[in-house]
Amino acid sequence: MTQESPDPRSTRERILDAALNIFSAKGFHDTKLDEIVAEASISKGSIYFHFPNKEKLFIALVDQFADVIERRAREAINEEAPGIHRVQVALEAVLDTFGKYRRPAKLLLVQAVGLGTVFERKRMEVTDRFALLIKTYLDEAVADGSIAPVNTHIVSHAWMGAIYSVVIQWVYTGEPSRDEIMEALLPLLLKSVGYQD
Amino acid sequence: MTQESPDPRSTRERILDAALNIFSAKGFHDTKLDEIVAEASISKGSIYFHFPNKEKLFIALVDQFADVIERRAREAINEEAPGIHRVQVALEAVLDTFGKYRRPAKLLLVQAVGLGTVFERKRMEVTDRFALLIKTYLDEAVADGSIAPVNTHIVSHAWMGAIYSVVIQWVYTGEPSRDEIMEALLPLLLKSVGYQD
DNA sequence: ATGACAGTACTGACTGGTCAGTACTGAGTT
DNA sequence: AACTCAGTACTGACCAGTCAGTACTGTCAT
Repeated sequence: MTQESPDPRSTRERILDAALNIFSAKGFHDTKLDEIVAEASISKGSIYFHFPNKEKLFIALVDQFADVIERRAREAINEEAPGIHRVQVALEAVLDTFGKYRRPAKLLLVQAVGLGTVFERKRMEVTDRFALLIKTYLDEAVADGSIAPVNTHIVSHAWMGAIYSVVIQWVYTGEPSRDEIMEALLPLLLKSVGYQD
Repeated sequence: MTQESPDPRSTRERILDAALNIFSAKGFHDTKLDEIVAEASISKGSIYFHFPNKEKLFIALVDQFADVIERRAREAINEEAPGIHRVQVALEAVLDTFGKYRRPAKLLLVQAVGLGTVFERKRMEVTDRFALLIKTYLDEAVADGSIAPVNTHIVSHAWMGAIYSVVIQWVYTGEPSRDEIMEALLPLLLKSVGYQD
């Protein structure tokens, strides 16, 4: 009689899963690899078989989730005809994705900040990526006359910060609700570039 | 013959100064106390005479600068007659203070985030403090009819996030300039709550 | 079909560098 | 002499990373 493995998921996935749980709860430095080992029911050597080191494991999670957020936003946008309405669906997509995956959200928005020199570049890379996504569509909106010309570079960073900040608050406290956020944040953003509904 | 101290500032101040420099550049975990010792030209024992541990030293810096920012903003506001114009002077005060003290700004905005369980509460305390400051005056503006009613809780967090985000970008890259920020961010914030100039 | 070998996945006891914190000493002041 | 403050030298807990070894699977020659 062969002993079935109790968890059929691949070891790599189990590591990522456990790492996500613990990193998001305790942050990078307060997480011991031995805790991940225990949570994932694997061995320490396994981690080093699949990842070169602790830092790369963490960054793999950050990248993974940043990809998901960006993809969902782009998908939502592309399903909509060009125009200011795209802002709404993109914001909805982002909020829903953050809401569905609170742990990775916390990892991306909080735990990936302030980790010192090594992670600094990564953080800027990720924020720039999101800001640029916003900027692209703001520029589009300016070009087709939907909104008046603005400094889209600053506006995109401001929008991103506004969304970040409200979402962090939400991820930590559960308040305000998704619908309250949509109801308050969407008109706020739109009005901020002079669009009246 | 008594050896004159080459630097007349008190040891405590020297420690805080050096700690600020290094913490803001390298973050909490990548900063070694021995580096602070070298930078401040003091001894390790001195640090432990003036501060109970590394963590409290770091938090002392965070509190110190959060106090400065809040005080400057309140002072600027109180010199102005009630009304939406207060937003402008407060924003100017905050930007000028961040601009004048870039290193502590970096410490407060970036290095104090993502440090794990211990600092989590501190971070929320500080952000709530700023959000509440904004909320107070937004509520005032709503009450006296300067702006239409909005969810001031969400708006205050969104404003704070927007300011944070643009300032972080500025602190790191030096771009965009203070004046560009004022020119773009101030109308953005005002328009976001329906105020037209 | 079986033995020899190679590749892949994983294990867990062990190590070694690091660094926060401590113990102790000394100098100056009241 | 007693107290305040600063300096030096040291300790030891901690934990990321290592590595020799195990287990299993596939493949090819005889």
